[in-house]
Amino acid sequence: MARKNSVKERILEVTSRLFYKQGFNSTGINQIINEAGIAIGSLYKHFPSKNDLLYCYLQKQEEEYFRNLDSYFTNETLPLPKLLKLIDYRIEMQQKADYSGCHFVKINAETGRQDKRINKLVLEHKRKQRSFINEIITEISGAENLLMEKNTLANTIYLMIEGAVVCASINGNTDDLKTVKKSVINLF
Amino acid sequence: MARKNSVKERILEVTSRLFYKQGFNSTGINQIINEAGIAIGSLYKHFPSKNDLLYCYLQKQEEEYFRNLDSYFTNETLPLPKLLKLIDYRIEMQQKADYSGCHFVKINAETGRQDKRINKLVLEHKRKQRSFINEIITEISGAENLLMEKNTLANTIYLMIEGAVVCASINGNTDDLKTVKKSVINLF
DNA sequence: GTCTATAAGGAGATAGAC
DNA sequence: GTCTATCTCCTTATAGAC
Repeated sequence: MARKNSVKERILEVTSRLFYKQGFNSTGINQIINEAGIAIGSLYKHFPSKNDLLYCYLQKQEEEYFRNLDSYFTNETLPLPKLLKLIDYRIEMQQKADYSGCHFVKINAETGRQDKRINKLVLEHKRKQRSFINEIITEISGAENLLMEKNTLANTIYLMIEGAVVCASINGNTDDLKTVKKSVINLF
Repeated sequence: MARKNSVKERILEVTSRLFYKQGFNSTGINQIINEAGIAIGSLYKHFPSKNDLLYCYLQKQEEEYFRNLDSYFTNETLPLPKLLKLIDYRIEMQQKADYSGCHFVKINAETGRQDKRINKLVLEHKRKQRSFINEIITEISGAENLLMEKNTLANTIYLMIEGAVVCASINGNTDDLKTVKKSVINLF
């Protein structure tokens, strides 16, 4: 029977939307199956527990984040334009309706470091984001003109973006991400 | 009857610890009254609902944050030492057992902008933190030597700290706050 | 895959006796 | 202030019929 979306995909889509919008603890199994239009038996067949659902949700976000980022980068080759493009990517994410910050930071705020399996996914996602910036900074030539060590510069930019995304989720606008763009330009 | 702590104070202390450690949604009324050693009637006499408890918890954190910050600042008069002292304050907070990030960011991650009364407290706290840095930067003399506008510089430093605190809560260490110190020194 | 029934427990909140 | 009882509702999860 040909279908647009499999049951499993539908579950994950609805789960992603609800976990993100309402939080993990505030989202119930019943709401998920109602909005996905599936039976509770089907849900537990695909995901043995609500925690498994959380795990798969984060895996999905991880995969989507870097897939979309890749397709967002077209022809930039120089470090500064690359960095600005990365910030634009975050601005564009923020401008989507109902965007309210990084999925991983939100889950971390709710579940902390209690569940090691979840915490590992969060740590890995953040490590990758940081490496992405580090690699761009490494490509800078004429490092003798820089204000600080390359590693410090990369972390500085990473932390600014991280802070700006948190502020965006609190304030509901992209003002701080635009400040980061200005700041990064001044740092070069 | 002379007592060290009033019932209301005890409720708020236990609530603060549990909301922070476990999250708002994961903490039940019953756990609060058990750990505080009080009766459920007493709780609802002082706090008509769990949301009132959340509101008072954040008010308490707001008050404590700036009171402790004031007592942390002793004789610094120059902008750079002041900024480094501010970062040291955050490092010291992070080094406390079970510190896991900013109370307000955590609550924001859980409740979002749904409850306007709560969101207002979060916004106000963050506005104050930002103003604190802005005022320090304003005192800088010889602004013509700065890399960027004072306002951009202040926001840059604020965002770095915000990002480093989020990372501290994820990674469980103060490495990024120390990077911020290095970075701030380089910016002057 | 669907449906319904149900277990077993926890949630927030209220009322009344002492 | 204490205690216990209770209401109503929701939670995750399981089982079985179709």
